[in-house]
Amino acid sequence: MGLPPRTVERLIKYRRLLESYKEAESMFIFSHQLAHMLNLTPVQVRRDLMLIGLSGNHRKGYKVTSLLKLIDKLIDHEDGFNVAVVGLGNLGSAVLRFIQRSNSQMKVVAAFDIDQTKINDASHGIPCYNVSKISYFIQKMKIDIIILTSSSVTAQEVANEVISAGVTGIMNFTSAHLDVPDRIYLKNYDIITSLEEIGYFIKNPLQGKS
Amino acid sequence: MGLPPRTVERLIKYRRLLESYKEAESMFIFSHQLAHMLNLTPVQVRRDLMLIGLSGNHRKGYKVTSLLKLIDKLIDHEDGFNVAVVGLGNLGSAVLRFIQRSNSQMKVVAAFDIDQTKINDASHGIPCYNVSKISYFIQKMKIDIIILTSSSVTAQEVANEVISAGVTGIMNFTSAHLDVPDRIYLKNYDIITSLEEIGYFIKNPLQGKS
DNA sequence: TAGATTGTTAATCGATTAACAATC
DNA sequence: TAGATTGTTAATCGATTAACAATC
Repeated sequence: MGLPPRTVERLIKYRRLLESYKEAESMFIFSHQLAHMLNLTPVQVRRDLMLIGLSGNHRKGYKVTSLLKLIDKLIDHEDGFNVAVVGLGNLGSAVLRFIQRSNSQMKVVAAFDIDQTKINDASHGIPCYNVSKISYFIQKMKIDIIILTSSSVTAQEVANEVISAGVTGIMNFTSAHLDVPDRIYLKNYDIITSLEEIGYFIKNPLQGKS
Repeated sequence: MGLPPRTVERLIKYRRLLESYKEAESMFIFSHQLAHMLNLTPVQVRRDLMLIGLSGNHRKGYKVTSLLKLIDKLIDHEDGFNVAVVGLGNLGSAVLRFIQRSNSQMKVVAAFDIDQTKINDASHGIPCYNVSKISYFIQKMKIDIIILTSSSVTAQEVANEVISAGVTGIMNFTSAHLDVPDRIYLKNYDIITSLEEIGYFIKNPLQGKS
């Protein structure tokens, strides 16, 4: 279909919000209600819903269950997504646990590290393999998305390897700039860079948001 | 001065990259070299440098030390930024350690939690206070930026409190949508939402990047 | 001078917002 | 019908890119 990235972002937010309201709230919702809850404009909401082909009722607004069903169909994958974490340090293992606790379609199926003590660590309920065997396990376990929390030094190397093994989605927590082909979806998630950005904008207010 | 957000992002990347090259590389760098290393276009680089008022040499390019000095002046705060983490769970404590290990201007000066066992935990080398006293400590310790890794349920409440205590920068790791005044710089860093976004784009390729 | 680069304006592109017709 | 809402096109805004003059 080809939805704009910002629309995809918002659809995910609509879903998260409405899932918790699903039972309690009325079955229908107006664009301005949804907009108000997420600090958006009603037009933005209507445009997004138009783009995914959902039509509302002029009297009652949009049917919540139809909206949720449609978003699920667009965003979710039938068998969920298989995720692996590379680098089982503090951050890697925290992110791993965080995903496991969430009730999303994201399944962490493996971790990788170079440290032998971590490789034997099964405390997360999933196996941790030696990163040298990453290509093999990506194919065997049909891993879709890699979360990089390894050292910045090896990040590009790991990225190259997982890409040639078939991974097309990477979430990069390292501060390394990764050079990847266009077809790969790369999300940079560098905490320090983001904090420095916040630093600039609190020093020089009146500017853009996240 | 008022730099565009994207320019600020890139300036931070230029700095990170050049800091490691500072000694080894020649003192001057061409826009196309910098661009190539970060998958940007030379024009983008030149435009950014123009915006910060750095002029280059037609023969040699830009002087690396001048560039770094200028970026430092724009991005850094004279005394660094004081950061506090709210919620010392796995994620909070991992993020805390991650920042401590980085060599940035960001100083984590305190943590906050509701759990009494964590409040006594000094294993991070910084005090952890009861979140009920957060306003007091924000003012006392001159905290500039709050990192929210607490439960989504209390996130808005905590945000309101830290904002009225004077904080103007928030990095939100929770999945809660936060409603904050315009003058507050809010960076949403919700891992699950981002993974779901990656999921959509690897299912439907040919689209936007991070 | 010829060639490579910087510096900057104009055109383009994507996303948001304004405006408003259509509908219940 | 009057009023509120949806649906959609046109205008605007911010950021990138194309184009090119100026310079060493």
